[in-house]
Amino acid sequence: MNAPSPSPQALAPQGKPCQTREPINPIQVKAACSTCNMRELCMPVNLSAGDLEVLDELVATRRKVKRGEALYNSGDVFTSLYAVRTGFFKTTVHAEDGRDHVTGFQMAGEMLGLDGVANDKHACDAIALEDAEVCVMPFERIAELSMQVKALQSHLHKVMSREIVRDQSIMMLLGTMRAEERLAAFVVNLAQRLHARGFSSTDLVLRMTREEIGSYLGLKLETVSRTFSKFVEDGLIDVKQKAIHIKDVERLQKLARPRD
Amino acid sequence: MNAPSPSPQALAPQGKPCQTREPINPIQVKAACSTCNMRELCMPVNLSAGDLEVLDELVATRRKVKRGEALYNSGDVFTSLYAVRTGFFKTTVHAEDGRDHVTGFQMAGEMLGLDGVANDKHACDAIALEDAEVCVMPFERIAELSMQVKALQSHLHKVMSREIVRDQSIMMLLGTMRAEERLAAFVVNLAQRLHARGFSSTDLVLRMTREEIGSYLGLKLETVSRTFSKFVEDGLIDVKQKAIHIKDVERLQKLARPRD
DNA sequence: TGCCTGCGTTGATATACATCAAGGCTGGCA
DNA sequence: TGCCAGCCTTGATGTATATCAACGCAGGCA
Repeated sequence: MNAPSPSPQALAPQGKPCQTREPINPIQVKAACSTCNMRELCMPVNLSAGDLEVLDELVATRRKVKRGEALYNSGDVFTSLYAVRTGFFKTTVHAEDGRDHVTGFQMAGEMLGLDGVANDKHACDAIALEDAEVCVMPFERIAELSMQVKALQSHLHKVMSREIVRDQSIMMLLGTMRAEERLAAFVVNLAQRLHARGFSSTDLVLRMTREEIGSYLGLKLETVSRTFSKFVEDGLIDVKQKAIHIKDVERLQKLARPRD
Repeated sequence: MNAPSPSPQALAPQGKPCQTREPINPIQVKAACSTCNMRELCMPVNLSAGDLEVLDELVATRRKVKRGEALYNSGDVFTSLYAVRTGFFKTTVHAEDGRDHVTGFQMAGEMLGLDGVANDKHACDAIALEDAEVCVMPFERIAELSMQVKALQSHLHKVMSREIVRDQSIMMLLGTMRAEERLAAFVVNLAQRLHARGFSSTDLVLRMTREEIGSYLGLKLETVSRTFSKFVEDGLIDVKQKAIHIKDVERLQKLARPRD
């Protein structure tokens, strides 16, 4: 199995000037999901015009989150799912002793907040790694609409299941792969997801530090750094600070899916 | 954060003599969810009598799975979720190169199959570690009913989200904890879940091998064995093959949630 | 402009865990 | 009853990664 597969995609991106349920920074916007250019990333496909109109009700507001700020913290009351419109997030879980662990990175079109459904409280922090904007989708509204619109119900189920499948492949990565394999899988996965969003598939800019990568991959930052250096020596990639250029996709992918 | 938290609970256990959609070993049964003694483990609470009756439609059949056999395999077409009635399962994901990895152990009242929703194909194997019986719940039927019964919809969402939260804590375990901490967390978690099912909280019988434990925890079987031995030396537990007796719950829990 | 701070790199060393290997239980089956 | 195979334990050794430490670079701010 490959390492981190693409994160689950969001339910609906763009917002509409509905009421304001969100406490912080509620931004009133004009655009509706039906006209959003990220729609194919986060909405069910093949919706009827009628359904589509209904779904414009999904997004209550948009919300801006500055770099370093939390969209939500562990323990916060859960009210909404969030679709990333712009920017980049990490999610982290915490041990009682203070150690924490990065469980994922989310980019445009991906969803945040699913962890909160279980206990009506968020189970992790979602922190913006750069200035970001999200669509706020009150979960109660999603639940109501998905009792009416079958396609939405199905989409929600798939988004949640995809997250479960993604988590399983991360467990496999953490449980069985070596440092080089993990980092290769990480880079390949990031490149794929960025490519799906219209960016270069060979050049990417990391939004996170070596330490955050290490936490995500179960490695120390020094190991991440050394492994990047080794990839450079081996001619797999070029690294210039946060900028990565992939020189040999094939070998990198092979590393990420060892011995196949 | 603590290590593996209790697995998500199933949607509905016991079955009813409805039609037979399952290919293998369809067992016709009398009992309905409404009278099942595991109901509180896997059904929404506070259902009206009417709702409860509707929910008896959930379970199409029961199915017996012999020790060592698969309830489903990776790649199989997804049709149903399964609630474990009796017995014990493991789920495993596979790398292309043949390495595999245990992603979880499921006991009575817990749910299997959520991984299949994403792509209408199962993403892992579910293997019985002892003779087992499951309730078969066709997912299409769950989806239909959850458009009518709010409590069921909500319960399904929570079950899926709980699985996501559980996976996050396993990631943290695999990413940040040492061998002793992992194994302690594993034992404590198993004991808790068994206790919730009416078994002793201090005596348990492992249904899986050291190798399977190791795979789950990202360790080699020798390490699992040595770590058990160390726990015995330290007076934390007694081990007699698969039988574990917990002598010092408190210290074991402390190990599982280090430095708090 | 220049300083400071956070981040990244690299080297030396330590260590937790893996690997290799041998032998001992235990339970199923002839 | 006795044998065999799978599972488990334990020891000796190897190695990937962590840890400790020093230094360099780049960006933000005075």
